[in-house]
Amino acid sequence: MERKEISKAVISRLPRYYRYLGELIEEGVERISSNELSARMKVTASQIRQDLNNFGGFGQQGYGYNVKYLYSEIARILGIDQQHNLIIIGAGNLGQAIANYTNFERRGFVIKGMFDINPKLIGLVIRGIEVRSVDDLEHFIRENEIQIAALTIPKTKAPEIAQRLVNAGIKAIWNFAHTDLVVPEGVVVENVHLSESLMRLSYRVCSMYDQEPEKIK
Amino acid sequence: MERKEISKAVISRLPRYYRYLGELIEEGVERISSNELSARMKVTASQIRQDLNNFGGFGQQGYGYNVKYLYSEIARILGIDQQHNLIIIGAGNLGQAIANYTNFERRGFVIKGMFDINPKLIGLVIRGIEVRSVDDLEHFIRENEIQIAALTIPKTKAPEIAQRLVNAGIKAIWNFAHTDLVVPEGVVVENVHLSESLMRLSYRVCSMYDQEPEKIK
DNA sequence: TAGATTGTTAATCGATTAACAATC
DNA sequence: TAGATTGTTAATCGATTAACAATC
Repeated sequence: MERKEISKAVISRLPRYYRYLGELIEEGVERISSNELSARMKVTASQIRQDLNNFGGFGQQGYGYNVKYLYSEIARILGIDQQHNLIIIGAGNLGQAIANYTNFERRGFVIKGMFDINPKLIGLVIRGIEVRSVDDLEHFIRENEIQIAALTIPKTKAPEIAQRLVNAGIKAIWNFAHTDLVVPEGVVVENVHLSESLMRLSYRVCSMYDQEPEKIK
Repeated sequence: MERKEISKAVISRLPRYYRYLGELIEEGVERISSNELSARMKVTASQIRQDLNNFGGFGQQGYGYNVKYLYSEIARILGIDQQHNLIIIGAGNLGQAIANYTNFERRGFVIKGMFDINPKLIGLVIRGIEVRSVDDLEHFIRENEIQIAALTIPKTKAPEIAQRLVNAGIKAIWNFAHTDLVVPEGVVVENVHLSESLMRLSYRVCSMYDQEPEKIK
């Protein structure tokens, strides 16, 4: 696998391609051209071809792309053909929501355990996943070959836990805490900042009604 | 307010500026230069000045930016100085997580109600917010001047509910369902696709370990 | 073979960074 | 006034789109 300098913009589009290809498979579509896919996804055909060609030639001139093949290739590129062991730190509503989302498991993300500091939550079992004390964190990570930790705890606790995760050898943190984590090179942080998403939404609502009153019917 | 053609990239950075400015206020910092802020946020000072100047000159030569003033101006730009009435559709874990997150209310987002089709959940009260039947959706939106709907339901139900929301006059949908909603111009959709976020994380983990084994200690 | 559609190069567009005059 | 730092223009960089030769 010769992955070199693929831009962030390209990567962030891959999961969406993957989703549309999955839908096409469900519909029984065997092949698709960049033009047809472009019409469905509302992106340019040129972009689709450019994006895919970062990783190799998956299509065939005069034919288009084989849907199943492209689907499996994107899965491989994204690394979701492999199993990733995951833990959730913070067993509140958000942590439980993630634990209950079975689709992750279909993509190779296996939730091995949950952690909390609240004694009322420790011992709870959600979809077969036990909530443990954060005291057991390091031991559990090493014993179960955990690669990814979802961090669904308040921002005040996040930096300390992040440091412990890094020390225990975690490879990636899926960060839902409203703060920027500082981690060494080689550790991946993927942020999901819900409050920032909601503010962007707010901006777009307000700017629409400020700026272009004529556009609203 | 003369908002013209501000790029999406700029908008998506505003909430982060806002967060850092909030932290500076808490620390008692009164003024800050683009250079100091740049060091904290790990972005270029040039970008900070360019971004802010899209909305007007908030700084002062030789002085920098007044933290409190800039904070309040960004709040105004984002529209979080105003109240936004919000409902949550889908009272599962994710919907409850949002309902329980009190910080949204501090930013002007007031959760007026929750909706579900599950009879076991209807009638439940979460942080003072009642879960209602989806049958009451349209009536409730009109009676309570609801602008924003958070959609935390499975993707199969999402398009139908989105259509009802649009018909009822909603201005924005905060979409957590794993599908792209089709709405008329004038209605804002802000997507939070958790599974796509997790795939991006997966890519970054895999590419790091494929590509640059020498970088890992 | 003729038609279709990719892979890929070139052109355009937009966003980021650098530089510096304006000015507090 | 001198020093600092913005606001803004110009230069660079990167990403998207267009075009078309290669080829199935």
